[in-house]
Amino acid sequence: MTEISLYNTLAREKQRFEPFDDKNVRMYVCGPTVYDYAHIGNARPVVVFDVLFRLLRHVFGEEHVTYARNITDIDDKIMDRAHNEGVGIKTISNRYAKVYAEDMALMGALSPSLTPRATEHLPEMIRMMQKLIAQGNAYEAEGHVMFHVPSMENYGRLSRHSRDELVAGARVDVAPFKRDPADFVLWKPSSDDQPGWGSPWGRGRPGWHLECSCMIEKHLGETIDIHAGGQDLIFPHHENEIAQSECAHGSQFVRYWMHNGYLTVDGEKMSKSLGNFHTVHDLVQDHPGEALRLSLLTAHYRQPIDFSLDSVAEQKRRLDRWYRLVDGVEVSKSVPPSVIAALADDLNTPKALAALDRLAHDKEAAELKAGAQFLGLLLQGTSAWFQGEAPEGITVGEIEDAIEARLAARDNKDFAESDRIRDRLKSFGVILEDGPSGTSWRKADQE
RNA sequence: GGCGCGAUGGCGGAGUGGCUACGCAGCGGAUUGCAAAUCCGUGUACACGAGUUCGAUUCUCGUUCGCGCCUCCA
Repeated sequence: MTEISLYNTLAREKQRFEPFDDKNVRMYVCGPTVYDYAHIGNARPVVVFDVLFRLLRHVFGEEHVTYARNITDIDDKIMDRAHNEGVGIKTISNRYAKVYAEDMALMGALSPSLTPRATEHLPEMIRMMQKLIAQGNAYEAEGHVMFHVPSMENYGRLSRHSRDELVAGARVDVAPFKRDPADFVLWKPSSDDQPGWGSPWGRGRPGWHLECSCMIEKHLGETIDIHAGGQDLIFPHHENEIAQSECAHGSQFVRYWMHNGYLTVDGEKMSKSLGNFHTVHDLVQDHPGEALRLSLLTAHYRQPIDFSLDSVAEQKRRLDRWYRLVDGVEVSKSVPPSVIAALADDLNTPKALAALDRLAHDKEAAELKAGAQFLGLLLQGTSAWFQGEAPEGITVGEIEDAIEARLAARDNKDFAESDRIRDRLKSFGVILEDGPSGTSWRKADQE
């Protein structure tokens, strides 16, 4: 069996991956809060951990891997949006959850095995809070339920923050009802006009750390193999998940923690005011999902990555070359070992891509196709990739007629006419290529 | 202040104690009516300073610069 090694944030080192039960490998990735379109940075963990999902299924068998990615459908940002639009939170969360699923599919991500929603797990959350209160790990205060951080001996293991350091920082919000400045919210009260659920502590709603602990407990169990997300989630989100789950269960929560690096755009943090804010929804209008996916895989997942439209265009050209090579080729039955080996080494996607380039260079088209498809690439037919739908202002029939007319002109050595036709097609964004088997056309690249 | 990450050729980006990464772009050539595509060829790269070593881009220490997190955030 292929040996997988993964960098475990908890240990701060690469470790051999040994699942708790190799017939039931369990992974969980923190999913979106559905209050708006996902941006390209949100897509990074989706794509890189999709590659992990594929690798685990390859090594352990599809039926032995369960991947859960949640939908956070209760949150103050969703409430704000719903309030502004004068609709219920379900309208907002359903709308953006649907778009999210569509956009991530266009990015080539497989659907997770499970996509649990926070609002469907209120009973589990209440039960976990009751247990934590009974054990002295949590307490009620003014309609809130707070987790009491000093009640957990080794709080801060993942982020390597000590409680003292946290308290020393002036940015800790010290609400008067907190017993300790580091305590965090499990449950907070809702006013009459806010969404809320009944609980032993009054009508309210959950804090955002609790849902992940409860959904994991319900769908994957008390101990799971892999929990992943963006680096920014290490603290406080994942730290607090550990606190909740390990105190509630008295057992190890997660065996391997994985965190992807941040994404910048044109060297700067993405922001609407800088004009470098890219939603996936917008990007997939103008760029092939595979080129977007590939550009996210060019860097190792733990490294920071700088996203730009130039890099998307560059990866589009790389895919062009591969697509030309695999035209009409039947995919190999087995995934190239060089690709698997690279991915098994802590998801080294740049190395896997180099292996694909090697196969392309060696004209191993069937192998290239198998390796690329394993990574969620080269999934279309070659003509669909290059032509897609006809460009604006011209039909496929007209393009084909023009190609015929140009061939006739060339046969007559009327190159002026031939070039005129080619230039005219070019003005519609249609590029001609004269190959040994005749003339073919493709759409010009963006920009 | 605390915790952590990084600095590789024009650009992107792996990796290694001594041996070509790879891709994109560029340049030269083949091919082509001309192009495009393709093929061949083409790069005194590893922030700086010490140290360890027969040998360091790779290990150690320091310096400089950049970045992330420290209860909204993938």
